[in-house]
Amino acid sequence: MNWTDERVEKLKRLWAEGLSASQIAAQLGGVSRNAVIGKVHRLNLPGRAKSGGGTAPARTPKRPAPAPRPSGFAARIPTRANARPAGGAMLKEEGQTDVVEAVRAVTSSNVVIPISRRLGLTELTERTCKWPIGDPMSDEFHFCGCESLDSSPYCSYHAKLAYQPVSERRKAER
DNA sequence: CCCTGATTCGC
DNA sequence: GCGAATCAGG
Repeated sequence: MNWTDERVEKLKRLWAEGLSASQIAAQLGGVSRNAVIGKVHRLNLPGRAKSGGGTAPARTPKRPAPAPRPSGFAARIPTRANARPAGGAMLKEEGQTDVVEAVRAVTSSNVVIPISRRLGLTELTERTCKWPIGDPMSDEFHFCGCESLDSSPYCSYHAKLAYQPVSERRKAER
């Protein structure tokens, strides 16, 4: 992705708004958070001096001659890249009436409805609830975004809505 | 382990 | 200039 003027402007704006690099990368799309951070530095934008959470105050620039690099050989162990093309379309016709029923059943129970984080499609990670909220055609559309447990695509609340056996559902309705 | 930003350096 | 790899910290 090229850093067009518009993308750079958006980067500046979002960075100024205090969004994290990864979130900015998600909104821009096609770039990693590292790219965003690198660009921020290159633009001489003010870093996050010392915010309460997650900022490195000031590191001692140490450069201990990492390792002799024989030409043509990389002696490094790649930990893990962070790139995920997002699950793609996940909305389907899934018996909307059933969902409505389930919602009614669960909400009438003692389940606490989670507070939505109103995440955009690109901001979803592997551990955020991907339950869609609102009309996909509307700009109000977003995702639950709550913490999903045990690698489930949904949070505890929406998991109950998503995976309800008929028997369970009947029981819940009673 | 999850995340954050910071820095280095090969491209 | 770009950004992955790496580092350092919460």
